[in-house]
Amino acid sequence: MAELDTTYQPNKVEEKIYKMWEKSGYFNPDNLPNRSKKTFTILMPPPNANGSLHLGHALTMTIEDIMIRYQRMRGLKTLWLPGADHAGFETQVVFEKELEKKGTSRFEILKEEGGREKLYQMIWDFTQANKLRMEEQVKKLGASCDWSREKFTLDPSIVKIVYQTFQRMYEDGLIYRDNRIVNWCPKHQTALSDLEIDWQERNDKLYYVKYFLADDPKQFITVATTRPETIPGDFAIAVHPQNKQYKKFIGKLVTNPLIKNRGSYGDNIKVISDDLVEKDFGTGALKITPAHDAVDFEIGKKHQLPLDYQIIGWDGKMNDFAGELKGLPVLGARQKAIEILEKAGALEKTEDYKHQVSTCYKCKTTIEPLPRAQWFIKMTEPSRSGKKSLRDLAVEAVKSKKIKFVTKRFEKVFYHWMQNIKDWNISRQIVWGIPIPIWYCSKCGKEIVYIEEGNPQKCPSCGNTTFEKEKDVFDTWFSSGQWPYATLGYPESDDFKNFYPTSVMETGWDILFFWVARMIMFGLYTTGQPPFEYVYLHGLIRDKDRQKMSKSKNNVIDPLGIIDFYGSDALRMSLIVGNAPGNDPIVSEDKTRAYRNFANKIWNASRFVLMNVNDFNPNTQPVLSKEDKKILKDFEKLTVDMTKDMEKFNFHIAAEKVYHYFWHTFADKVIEQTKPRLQTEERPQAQYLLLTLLTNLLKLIHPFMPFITEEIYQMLPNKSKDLLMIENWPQKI
RNA sequence: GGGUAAUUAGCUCAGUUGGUUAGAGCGCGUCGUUCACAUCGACGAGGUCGCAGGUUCGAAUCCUGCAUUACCCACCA
Repeated sequence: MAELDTTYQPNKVEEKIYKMWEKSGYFNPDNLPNRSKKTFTILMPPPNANGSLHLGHALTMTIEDIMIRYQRMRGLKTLWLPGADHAGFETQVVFEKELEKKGTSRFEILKEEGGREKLYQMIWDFTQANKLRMEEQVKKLGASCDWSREKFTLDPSIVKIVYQTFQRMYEDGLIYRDNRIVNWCPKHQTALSDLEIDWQERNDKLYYVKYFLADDPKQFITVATTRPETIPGDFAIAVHPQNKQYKKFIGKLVTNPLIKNRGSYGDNIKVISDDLVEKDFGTGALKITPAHDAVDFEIGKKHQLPLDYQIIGWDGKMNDFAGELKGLPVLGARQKAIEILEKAGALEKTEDYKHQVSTCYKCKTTIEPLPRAQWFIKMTEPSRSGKKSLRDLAVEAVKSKKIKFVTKRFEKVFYHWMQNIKDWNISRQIVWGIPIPIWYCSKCGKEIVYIEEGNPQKCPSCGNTTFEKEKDVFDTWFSSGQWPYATLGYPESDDFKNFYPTSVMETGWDILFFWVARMIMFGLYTTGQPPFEYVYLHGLIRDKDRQKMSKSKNNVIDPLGIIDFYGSDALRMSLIVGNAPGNDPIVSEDKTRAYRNFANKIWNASRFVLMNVNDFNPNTQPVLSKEDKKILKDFEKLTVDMTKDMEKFNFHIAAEKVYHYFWHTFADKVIEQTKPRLQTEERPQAQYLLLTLLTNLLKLIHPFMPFITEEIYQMLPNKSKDLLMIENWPQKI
């Protein structure tokens, strides 16, 4: 045996070992020898191809690799399918920041000839470079995933399936286009889904504005508003039908205090009654600005008010219809509006007011609710073909335990969200994404779903042959929501037949609604089966101040830096031990150092064993003493315990147990007791004991610390497989 | 307004269905270098398990209430 370093040096080992694994082909389930028919499948949550991996990814990779390696050793046909996500809006935001640094913006590029295509290509190149780097990072973490099946959300095979789903849902009446108030980010100039807005508390003012009766300017009705700048877009004052105070005003006209000459829209506005108005808030009277508030839009629709009178532009500035406020940004317009109202004697009073304001979850710009035609998916209505609503399909699958949450509490969170779910806006006004496969007939305006190459030939409605393509792209979750069956090649491929439904969906709890819930709905709708059996949601890694790691907070820790210094195995262990599923762990370098020390302990204990078994014949089985048998019996108990923990997804407990056993039983006691015996005629017994325990400990530790265990396994005189990776998980010795 | 959790050693956290002296890492104290490992070993200090009740032979663990904290959801302008 060659001389071994007295300290373990992961840098010398990890890359070599990973290459060895890759070369073996065993990451691919088709190459695994002696498999049971049972499969175990995990789809790697595809990292966003817009940066590099952070510790959260490292946690994901570690947990999933533990499951995959464990099940592989249990003899299952294991598939771990890697991928990457184009991550539409998120990536565009990151890329726009890059452009900003260069002193330009997406709007500048879009102005150029062919700008849209150019910008798309730029972002494409950006993601491809990121994707390559991320793959290297995933490998450094030791992930035993099947690279031959890797997918990208923009792969033609994926897009094809995404389009087929769109078409199916459209024809089944679940997808529709509608003009309604959407969450508009004026900075990014796209609509966002309800999940992509962030509520922030603001200290604002509540302005009490008088609206005078048109035919009797001595009388007025007072309205409380936080947004006086939207008054030029008012088309009604609404009061609750049971509000006696205002009964006499209902049906009367009041003058708009901020605008004149709205042309055919008219300047006077009507007092109406609607039970959406709260009697006890403010003055009990609500100004109705249909184009700038979702509730107002609803009320406006009911009362046939103009819904399209927009006074704030897509850039967040007051437009030509805003009268004197024209050209001002919203906040400036608010000031100006107050001045005008005050001068006109229409401002009754001003109060301090604390409330929640919706902002863009990326840039924190205040969301401007604006009306726009968008594509939606129905969440709570049955489909035309009679399928239950997407919501009901999903809820029932969880209720009936077809899908089980490993961390029970997220099941409740899931139900709660599902109960309140609304239709999902899937259109985004950005470049980076999968185009919505819709064409509009340029003559009659009919929508045509066309999912083949090129464009439709003839309008089925009017026979016209020219069309305009929908410019919007899909919300990125529309494609990633179909990940389970799309990556497996629904509906024809063998992979789909073999590996769907998958076994475990393991991801962070922060994307329970964004991703997990949507995969459940899509999966059930499209395939009739749940996309996975278990949902395992891990926590979010926090820094010392309990803050979530993010690039904008500049508190991201690069896992590669840690790996270079302490080794991948040490990082993996430090992410697992003491971290109960679903809890948000706080990272600490101390912890990683502790498991680096453990790696070293494994190394040196193994070195001791290897140094003392040169003359041992692994084929003999010496007669063991009572004490020896007891030690083996105790070890067996460990394997049984650990197996139970692994089955229950309690990896943190299993890891701690084997850590404790290795250090404080195997190294501290067994090895120490063996030392004198190695000098006597009991040497073969001692050798047998040491080698047996070490071999089996390596197996138990392998899912957690794959590199060092594989490296040592390769030196064992009694190894029975070419790789530890495909050894059998110990049951009995 | 609704919901989900957390509260255990100086710090960061485990504690699986209630069961003997409540654990880990780091930190701290004393001692120890040839003999696998100083990225180590031996020994040790340190906790009324947030508070108050209850169930039980027995509670960190189950129930009720309270306090504090965190997060999520939500169209009161």
